[in-house]
Amino acid sequence: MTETPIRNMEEFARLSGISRPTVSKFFNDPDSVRRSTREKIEAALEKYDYRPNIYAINQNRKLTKNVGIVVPYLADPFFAEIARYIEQACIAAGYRPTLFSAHGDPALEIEIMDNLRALKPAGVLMAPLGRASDKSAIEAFCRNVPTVLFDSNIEGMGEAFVGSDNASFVTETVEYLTRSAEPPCFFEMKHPANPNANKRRAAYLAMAEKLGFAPQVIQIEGTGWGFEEIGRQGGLKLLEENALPSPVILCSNDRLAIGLLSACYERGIRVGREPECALRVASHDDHPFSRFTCPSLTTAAHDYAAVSDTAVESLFRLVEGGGKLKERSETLFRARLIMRNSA
Amino acid sequence: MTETPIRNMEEFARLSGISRPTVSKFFNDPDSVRRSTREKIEAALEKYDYRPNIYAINQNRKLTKNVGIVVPYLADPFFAEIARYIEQACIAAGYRPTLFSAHGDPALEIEIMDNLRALKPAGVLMAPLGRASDKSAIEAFCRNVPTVLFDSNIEGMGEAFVGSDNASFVTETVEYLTRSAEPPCFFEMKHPANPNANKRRAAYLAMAEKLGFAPQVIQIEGTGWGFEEIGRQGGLKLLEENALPSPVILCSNDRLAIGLLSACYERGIRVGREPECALRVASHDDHPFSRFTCPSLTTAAHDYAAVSDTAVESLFRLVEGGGKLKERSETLFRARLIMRNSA
DNA sequence: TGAAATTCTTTACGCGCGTAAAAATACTGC
DNA sequence: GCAGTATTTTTACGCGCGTAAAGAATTTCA
Repeated sequence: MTETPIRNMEEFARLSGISRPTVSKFFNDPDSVRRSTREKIEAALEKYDYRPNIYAINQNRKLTKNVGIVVPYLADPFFAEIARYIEQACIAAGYRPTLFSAHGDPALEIEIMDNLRALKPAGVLMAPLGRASDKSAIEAFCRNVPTVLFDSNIEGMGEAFVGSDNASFVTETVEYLTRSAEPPCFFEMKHPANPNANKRRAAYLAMAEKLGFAPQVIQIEGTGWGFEEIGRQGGLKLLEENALPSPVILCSNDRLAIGLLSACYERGIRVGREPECALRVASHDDHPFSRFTCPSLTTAAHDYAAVSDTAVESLFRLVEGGGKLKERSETLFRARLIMRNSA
Repeated sequence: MTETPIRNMEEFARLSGISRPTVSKFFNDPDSVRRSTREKIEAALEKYDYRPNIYAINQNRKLTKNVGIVVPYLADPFFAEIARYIEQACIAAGYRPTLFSAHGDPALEIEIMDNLRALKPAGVLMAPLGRASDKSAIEAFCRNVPTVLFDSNIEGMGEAFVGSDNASFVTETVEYLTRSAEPPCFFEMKHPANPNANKRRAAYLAMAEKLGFAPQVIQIEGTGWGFEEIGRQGGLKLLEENALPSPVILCSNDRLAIGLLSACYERGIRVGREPECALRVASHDDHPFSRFTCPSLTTAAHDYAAVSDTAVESLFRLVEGGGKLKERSETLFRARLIMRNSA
């Protein structure tokens, strides 16, 4: 690795003894050149440390190798984790992922799409904010940029959706709670940020019907993405008013449950499976922190890896197919029950 | 907003009735053209929706408007939060931030620096992994790219460092614990990932000397960035062996404390200020989840906003000064004690 | 109103690379 | 050693924009 700063491909080509167009061909696909030339170039690469100018490349290719990853709220470790999986899958496929977070703000989500358009990405993997998203902005974006939605579905938008089967989450937990204790009530936000919440409520109601118990839905106030605080405040209020219809509570998601558990703790109410416990709490998502709550949280887990891998695969099929699929597909992965101590 | 896709600046210039070089000038600084021409261009902008090709721009400018933000571990909401602050500050200053996470992996950190070099950013804000970082790689990087380190300092690298005054964190907590209860022992990882941990230990030892108590440092096993799990395992082991030298525990950071609290809960050991509690636990960082632990965590808070704003300011001063400062500066912000229920 | 100072237009080149076409060269199997 | 094929070289253009220089137009202000 000599300390010779190389200006451009022309210069590098000369130093490696290969013509520039061939070197260009090499960088687009090392296997597209003869073995002997590839080796010459690779030898020069060892020696001189050169990388093609990414801006010149992207300007001239019709399609960049960029992939946008958009999540609604990166301060939620769930999204940080899934973004990590997706990032790795993109890199492995030879693409350059760039991560964006809307930070819970619809205006920022629109701005991200604007910036993304300028990046001319080969494709975008997007978990939209959901209820707060500007649907028409997303629709317009998806018409221009090959997009696969994940985690949170918006009917008809994007070329595909990959996420978790919300119904299966609720089926698992309700079934388990009913079997091991008694039918749960359902604890959720009155105006959930995310459409998954609605599917979960619907699944809860369906399970009540199927198992023959009277459903009890508790809808707490609060807006935004500070779910823990919302769950906590809602929990404190319920406990204060003694308004819990059942000692078994199923939270719509783990972050609400984390807040609820902290409220219970503060009020001195024990949660868990033991006889001396007044409440049982279960939830959905298998949030990275759910194993460290007090008590540890019984929950239904996403298949992070399957969702990420499938979303990325779908995107690359889409990209290689020219950006359009014959038909919008929806892929859902089932939940896995994680039994811990809270229920 | 007519549906006329505009190909390039030439075309847009013609449609707006202004010459291309002037339009170019406008996009570089709207105030550099006469008011009347600016208004013409802005009117055309309303009508035709055009944005200069970012790749062509970056290819031709010596300096891009890109800013890299590198954090060691994005699944830690602390870094997600600070990244959010920094992002906003960059956007406000007219730059284009891009977020990268090393995900706790030194190899990835190096790869990020490689990619960052290709992006030719105006500057980089970097919170290095710390102990695991390849120091020489970072040093080489900092020589080529104007870099401001934040959160985690590496002696002499980057043009400036902005972070928190670790000593003040420990001073605050030790002082408080000693005053309200008794001198704490110090709970940390034997091989901490981050150099801040060493500063905190040193400050603890100094405080012990100053206040005249015998320091007790507990160093638990475990490597990597899964601090909660490490804290939990360490806590379980300590409790099992009854090896706690003091009923007052000061954790090096909140994530360890979260793990420790979960261990205590699991073992039925009450933590808090009330007389019936066997332990008190305090910590440092004011992690976003620390208010939802059971009990809520008494901790010392970073001044997120000050750290982010100052880091960004430093970077822009650096960039505008041509990428070099006369002298490497270190700016530290004091901690603020957050009293909650755990101690 | 006129001259000086601004600002704009015109023209032209360069950035680093993708890519096409034709010619030259290197391999392959027989 | 040959024809036939695969690969490389040579040459050349284009991508969209930054930017420099010279002259034309506009504004400013005495």
